[in-house]
Amino acid sequence: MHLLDGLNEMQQQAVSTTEGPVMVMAGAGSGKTRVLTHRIAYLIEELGIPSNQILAVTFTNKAAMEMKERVSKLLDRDVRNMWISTFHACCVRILRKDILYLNKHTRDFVIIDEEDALRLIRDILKSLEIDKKEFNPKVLKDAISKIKNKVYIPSNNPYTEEIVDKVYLNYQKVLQDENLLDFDDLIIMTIEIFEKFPHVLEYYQNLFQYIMIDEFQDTNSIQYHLINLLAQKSKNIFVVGDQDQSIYSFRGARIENIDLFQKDYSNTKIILLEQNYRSVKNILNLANSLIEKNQKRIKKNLFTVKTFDNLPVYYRAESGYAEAIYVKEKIEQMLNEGYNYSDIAILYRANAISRLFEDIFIKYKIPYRIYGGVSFYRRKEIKDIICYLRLITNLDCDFAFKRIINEPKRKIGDSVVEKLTAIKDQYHVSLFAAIDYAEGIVSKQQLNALLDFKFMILELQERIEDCSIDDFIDLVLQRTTYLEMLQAQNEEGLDRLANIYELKSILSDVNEDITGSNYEKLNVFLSDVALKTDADEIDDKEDFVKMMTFHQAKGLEFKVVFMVVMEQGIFPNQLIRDHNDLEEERRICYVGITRAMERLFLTNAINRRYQGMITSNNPSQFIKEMDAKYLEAYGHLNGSFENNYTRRIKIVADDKPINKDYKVGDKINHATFGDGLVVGVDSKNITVAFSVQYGIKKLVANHPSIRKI
DNA sequence: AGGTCTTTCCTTTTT
DNA sequence: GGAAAGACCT
Repeated sequence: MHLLDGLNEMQQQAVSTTEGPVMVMAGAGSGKTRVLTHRIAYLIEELGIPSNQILAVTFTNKAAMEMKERVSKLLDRDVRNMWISTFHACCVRILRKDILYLNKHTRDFVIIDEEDALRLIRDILKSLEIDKKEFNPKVLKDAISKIKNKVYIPSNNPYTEEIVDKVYLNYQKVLQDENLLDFDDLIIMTIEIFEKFPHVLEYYQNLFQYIMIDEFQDTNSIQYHLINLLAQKSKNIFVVGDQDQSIYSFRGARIENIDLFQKDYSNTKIILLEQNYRSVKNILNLANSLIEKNQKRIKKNLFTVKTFDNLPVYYRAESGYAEAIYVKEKIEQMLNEGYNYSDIAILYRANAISRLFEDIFIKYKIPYRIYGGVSFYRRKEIKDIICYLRLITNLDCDFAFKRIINEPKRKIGDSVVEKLTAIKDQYHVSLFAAIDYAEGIVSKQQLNALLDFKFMILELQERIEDCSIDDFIDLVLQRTTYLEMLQAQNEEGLDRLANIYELKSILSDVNEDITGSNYEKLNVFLSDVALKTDADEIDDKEDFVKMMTFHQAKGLEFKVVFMVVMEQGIFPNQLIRDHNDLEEERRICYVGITRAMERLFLTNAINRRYQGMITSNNPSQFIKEMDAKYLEAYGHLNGSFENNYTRRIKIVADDKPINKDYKVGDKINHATFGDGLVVGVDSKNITVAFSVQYGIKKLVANHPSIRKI
C-alpha cells in the first residue's frame, strides 16, 4: 500500500485510523501535512470515498494550496473541486449557494476586509455623532468582532456596552443594507443557516463523511462550533494540532478547544507524533528547553535523530546597525559554506523591524524579499480598480461607489455623497441610481460631474465584452483617467501602475481558467477577492533571503534561520498583560526556533532606534530561559543584566575576529577590564596593560570581548 | 474641494 | 522614524 510507505508507525496509524474521532498531537516538524495529505489520498484510493465527501480545513490559503497540490500528486489527478480550503473559503462556498435562506443577503454578496470594516465603523461614528477621539474606531471594531465571535469581553473596558451595542447594531444594518459580509459573518451566517434550517445542515452532514482540521489549536469558538455541527452525524472527525504552536489567541483562538474536543468526543483516539524530521538535535533541544518554561502545557517528548556539530549562536551587538551588519556577514559566511540565499530566513516579531535589515541588504546587494507588510490585494490602487470592476458589474454596489466616486478627483466630495445618501434613503435606491434624482438637490456643476461619472460607468459596462478581461483593465484605466492620475505622480505612480499590471496578469489567468462571458468571469473573480491575501506567492526559482514575522513563518521551514531583535520589550512585547500573554510570546519564540533545520542565529543589540527613539533593551528573557549548553554566545555580553547569565553560557572565540592586526600602542577596550593599551603582540595573543586594578593581562587577540578604540 | 502643515499613533494579524 | 489622519488655509 504505497500511501503508507515511508511513514513511521504513528504516522501510519494516523493515516489509516479513518473511523471515529481522532486527535493527532503533532509536534513541530513531525510531518503533519504529510499525514493529512496521505490520509485524504488513503480515504479516496483505499476506501473508495468520493473525493467531494471529504472536507479538509486549513488556516491559510497557502496551506490549502499546498495540500491540494500534494494530494493531486499522490492521486495523480485534478482535485480542484475538492473541499480543501480555509474555514472562510469553505463557508463562502456554502453561502454562495444557501445564503438566501436567511433572507438578509443575496448570493452576490461582497466580502469586505478589515480595513473596509474599519472605514464603515468610522462612517457610522460620524453619522451617530460619536467622537472618535473618545471611542477609538479600531477598539470598537475589535469589540464588535469579539461580540460576534462570542469572545469574553473584560468588564474593565472603558467602552460602555451602550456605545458598543449602538455601533454594532448600526454596523450590522449597513452590512445588510449594502449586501456586505465581513470575515466573521462568513462563519456566523453559515452557522445561522445550519441552526435555523436543519435540512440544510443535514445535507452537509451527509455530504462530509470525513472531516479534517489542520492547526486545530488555532480554531476559535465559532469555528469549533461549526465543525461540531458538521461532524455530529458521521463523527468521523480528525483534528491535528500542537498546543505549543498556538500563537493566534489575540484573534480568538482557543487552545482549550483541544480539551473540549476530548470531552465532546469521549471515544477520541489520540495519536502522538513525536519524531521531528526537520531540525538538528541542538536546535530542537534548545526549543524544548525554552517551551518547558510554559506551565500550561502537556509535556511531550519531541525528538530527532539528525545530528550536526554546530550550536545555535547568540550574538549581542552594540547597535541595531551593528546587528544588521553581523547578520549580513553571517549570511555571507553561510553562502561560503554552501547554502543559498533562498535557504535563509530572517524572522522578527513586528513588521517594522524589517526596515533596518532591508537598508543593509540593499547597501551590500544581498537579494531579499519581504513577506507580509501591506499585501497586494490591500493596496490602494488594487482596491480602487477592483471597486471600479465591482460597480461596473453591479451598479447597486454602494460600497464600491463610495470608494471610487471621487478617485481620481472629479469634484464630488463628501457633501455630495451625503446628499445622495439622503436620496437613497428616501427612495430606497442605490447611490448610483440616486444620481437620477439629484437634480435641484446638488449644484449644477456637481450634477454635471455626477452625470459624467454615470455615463462613464455605463459606457464601460457596455464595452465589457469587447475584449479579454485583462485588457478591460486598460480600458477602465483610460476611461476613468486613473491612468492619467498615476502618470502625473512620477515614481510612486509608476509603482502603483506596476501593481495594476500585476492585477492584469492575474486576471489573464482568470480569463483562461474560467469559462463564460467576461461578466461571469469577473463575477467569479470579484466574489472572493477579499479572501485572497498573498499574490506574493513564494517563487522557488529565484534565489533570495526571505524576511517575515514569526507568525507568517508558521508552517514553513528554512535551513538557516536568523531570529533578530530578540529584546525584552519587543519580544516578548511590552504590551503583554498577563501570564497567558507571556506564554503565548514564548510559544511564538518556540515556533521561530523550530523553523530552523540546520543553523540558527539569535541576535539583538544594546542600543537601537525604534519608533523614533533611541532605546536600549535588555536581551529577551527567552534567551536567558534557553538552556545555555545549546548556545554559543558572542558580542557585547557585558552589562549588569547579563553578568548574571554570561557565566551560564559558553563564550567561544569567534571564527572571524572582530578586530584583527593589533600592534603595540593600540588602545583597546575589554568587556570586563575596561580600556587598555597593547604592549605586546604574538601570533595569537596580545598583552595589554589595563588600569592599576587589573594590571597587565595576556589575552586571546580575536576574543569577542576585545575591541579596538 | 483640495493642498499643505501638524499631530497622533504606533504588536502580532492565517481570513 | 514614518504613515496616516486631522486641522487649517486658500
